[in-house]
Amino acid sequence: MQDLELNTDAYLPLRDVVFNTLREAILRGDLKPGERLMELQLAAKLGVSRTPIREAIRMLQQEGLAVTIPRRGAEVAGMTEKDMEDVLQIREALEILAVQLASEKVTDEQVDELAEKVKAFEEVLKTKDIKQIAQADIDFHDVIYTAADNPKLLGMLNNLREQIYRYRVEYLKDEKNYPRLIEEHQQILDGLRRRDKAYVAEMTRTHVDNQANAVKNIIRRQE
Amino acid sequence: MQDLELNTDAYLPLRDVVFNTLREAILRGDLKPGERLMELQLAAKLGVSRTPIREAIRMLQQEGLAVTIPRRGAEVAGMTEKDMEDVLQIREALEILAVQLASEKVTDEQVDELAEKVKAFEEVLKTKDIKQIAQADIDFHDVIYTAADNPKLLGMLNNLREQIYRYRVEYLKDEKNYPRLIEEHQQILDGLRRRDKAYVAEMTRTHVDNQANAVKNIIRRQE
DNA sequence: TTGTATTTTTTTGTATACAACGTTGATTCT
DNA sequence: AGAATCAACGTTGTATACAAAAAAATACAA
Repeated sequence: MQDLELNTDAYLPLRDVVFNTLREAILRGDLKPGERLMELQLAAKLGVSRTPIREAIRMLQQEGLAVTIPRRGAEVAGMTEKDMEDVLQIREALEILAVQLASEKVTDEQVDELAEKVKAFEEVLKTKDIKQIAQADIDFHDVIYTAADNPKLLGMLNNLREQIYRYRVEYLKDEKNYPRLIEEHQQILDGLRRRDKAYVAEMTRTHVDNQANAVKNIIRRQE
Repeated sequence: MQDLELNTDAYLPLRDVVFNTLREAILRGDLKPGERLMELQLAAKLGVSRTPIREAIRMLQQEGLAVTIPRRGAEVAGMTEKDMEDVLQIREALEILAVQLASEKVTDEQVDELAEKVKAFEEVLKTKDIKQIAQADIDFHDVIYTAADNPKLLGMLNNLREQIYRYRVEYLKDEKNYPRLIEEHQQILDGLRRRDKAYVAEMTRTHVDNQANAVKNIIRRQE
């Protein structure tokens, strides 16, 4: 772990600031799986008392980003290949649900917005800036989630995305995936424009499957 | 709210004891949607300090059972019909995923176990003890979740079940649903015995759909 | 009476104190 | 040397104290 820094902009209870800070640090990889989250240490580093730290840890724990053992404290949750497979299976089911719902409810404006995101994604691929690419991909999918009009589902998909984030970044580094990614996005967009539920479901399945396989390969290579 | 009582068996941090206690109280309906969760009051009632209460509230909040507004405190989360629809859609997708996975991985022993649960469910329906009936239904589905061999999915389905629990109990009170429930359980069992993935998926869809419609009716009536 | 300022009270947010537990490493005994 | 024991330290668990904000009650003026 290195320099954590509090992001003290608007008024938020410190527990939320700490929660966000730690979550980002975990996703970014600054805090590695298995690394202990010691209250006093974190409190000193972030310049707050143990109380907000403890509450943030309880939230991270419920979010699946940390595990705590009573009387021993919390550590960053790790992920085995099996864990990741499990998450990816769930994500596939929910992504398909989201796109199906979207195909029923999407407005013309949202279709246009999605078209923009597809284009923006294509553009940003050229920059080879992984952070930006990942964000553009998130933006694309967020339009779909929003169109699905199910906030609870949106929350769950965001949570699942978090769990995968670290590995998915690796996937997005591999340029040979780019043409396929672009095509898949385009197909999903076309399907939504036609409100073709079965088609978008199938395209999304392929899209997520490809990612899932790549992520699994990456994990296997890391072990 | 009435008599909350701490369930102080094995060693668990107080935050977990409080968390369980409050969760049960919310699900049982002792704590009603919108009811404020005041730290001092709860601390006094449960005989602990504010610290474990606060941590438990953070957990409930991440679990979706409570909502907290900064500087105003937490209250029991309510559910509109739309919220419930959203949850039920997700649950359907995940139940189907679970039963499909189960159809791939279920062992003969688990099929036998499931057969037992079907029988037990049938038996317990005669007692008209709602608590027992609900538990027997949970037991049935838990065998499937376990066979699906995806702990993360199990956790999510349990959480969704929690959110629905209060209303589902009403559904289980209506005796005219019993014959259909028995038949649906039987069909899912048969499908799993044959490892017929498409069939169990379809039966589960029907099963969950029926419940979903009933629950939605109950909510509509409550409003 | 009504509306507004002011104060009082209640409640949350944060820090800190102290106790209990676990771990580690030294020390003693075999 | 190796195992067992114990002491010292570090860490978490829990309670409490104090500050700050919000809500409620009160007083006062129109």
